[in-house]
Amino acid sequence: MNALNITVSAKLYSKNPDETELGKRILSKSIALMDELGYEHLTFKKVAREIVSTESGVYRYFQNKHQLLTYLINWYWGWLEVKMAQEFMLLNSPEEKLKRAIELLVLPMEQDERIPHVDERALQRVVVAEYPKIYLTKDVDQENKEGYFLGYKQICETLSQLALQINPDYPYPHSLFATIIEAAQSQQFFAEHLPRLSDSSGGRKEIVQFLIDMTLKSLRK
Amino acid sequence: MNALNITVSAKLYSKNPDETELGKRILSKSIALMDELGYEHLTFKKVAREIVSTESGVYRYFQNKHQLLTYLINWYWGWLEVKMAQEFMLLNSPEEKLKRAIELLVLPMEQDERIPHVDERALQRVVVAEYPKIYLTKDVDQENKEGYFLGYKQICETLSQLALQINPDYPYPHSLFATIIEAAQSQQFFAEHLPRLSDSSGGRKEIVQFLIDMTLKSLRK
DNA sequence: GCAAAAACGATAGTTTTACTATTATTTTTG
DNA sequence: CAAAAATAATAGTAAAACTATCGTTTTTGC
Repeated sequence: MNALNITVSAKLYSKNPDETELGKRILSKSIALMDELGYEHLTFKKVAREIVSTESGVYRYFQNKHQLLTYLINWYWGWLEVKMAQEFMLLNSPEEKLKRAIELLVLPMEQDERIPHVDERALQRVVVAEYPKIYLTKDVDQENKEGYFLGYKQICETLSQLALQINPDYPYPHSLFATIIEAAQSQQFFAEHLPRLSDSSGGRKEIVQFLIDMTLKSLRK
Repeated sequence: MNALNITVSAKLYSKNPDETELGKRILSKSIALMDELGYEHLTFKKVAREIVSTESGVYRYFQNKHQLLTYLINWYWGWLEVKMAQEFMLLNSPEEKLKRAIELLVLPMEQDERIPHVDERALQRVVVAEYPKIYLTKDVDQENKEGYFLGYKQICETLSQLALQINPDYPYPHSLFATIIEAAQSQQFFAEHLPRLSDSSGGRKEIVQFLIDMTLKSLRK
């Protein structure tokens, strides 16, 4: 009745964390710690303390901190994809669907009770604060081959297809949604920390309006 | 006759690197090393070896690696700002200026012979590969107060003012250009490493076209 | 031209991080 | 219930990111 499972590429863990109690504790506590300390200050030792286990316990699930972050971010994209699919069923026009997708990207979400070990709001904050770090490395090509970025690419593809329903001749659908998805994150960050790089005074609705405006205008002929 | 000086906030170094030979060697070699190894794998020890000096020599100029990267990226924005100002003098309409600005953001630039210790093309690659790392930290608010991001904010402001000349009623000029500047970097990265997140097949001209299209359409009424 | 100051080079040492390895104990499962 | 798997506990290593000290060279202000 409550089996909602987000699938993440098996290359993103040594042992699947959502199949065991310890694994779920690792996910739950790393999200909280990453949110609190940031990626740079998170260590497996600190995670181990939180889950009341040991460093080697964490290493059994994830090879390193970078893989853990990549897992979490892919989980988030997978979860958003599910959310979008659900909501799209209630909507008719591709335009409405795009608008709703942008809202889902930016607006704070409610806790999904079916997945008690993941705090989606904290995870969203982690994504906003850390997302480019998973691909801005010298290993990006190798990791790309291993499926480290499938979640991002998948959601970009879904939205591109919607865009082409509005304007089949638009030549830059992937660039557009890679840009919109990135801006959805960075504008949240800027509104809070570097307000001169945004016109939002902290309200996420203004960011949504900006992104919808940019998207729909770009798709005009 | 050839004094072109890019000013960077004094908070971004302990001792001004472009006032001494050793300082210039640090800049020159860190750009090359950062380009080659990436931020994560660069160490002051490696820089010291390259400049034929010692670790403490580097520490005398920069407190740490993060400050060094921030310096380099601010230097780049300052330099671009100068370039833009030069080129804008030859152009009349704000539209032409915006187009040229986007070209400068994306197209490879030629080496500036007046500044032999900075390889601008390598620096541009460093910016593309590393730029969000300077603000995606837990210290962002403190560092923002100290002027760590002035270069980025300045260029965003300049372009926003141009945009308002085209459409004085456009409500999101800062968000727009923060997004365009970010997309200018990330689309270069995606075109090379994650092509499903771009519609460019590696050519930078296509990225320029995409960004100009997005900008001008956004500014329509 | 020289004394004081600043910069530089050389070396050593500390703390923390990011792992790796080993082994004993507990839990799971066929 | 025996074998296998998972976990806990502990120890240890290599490198990174500094910090400190000190003698030597270079610069500079008078």
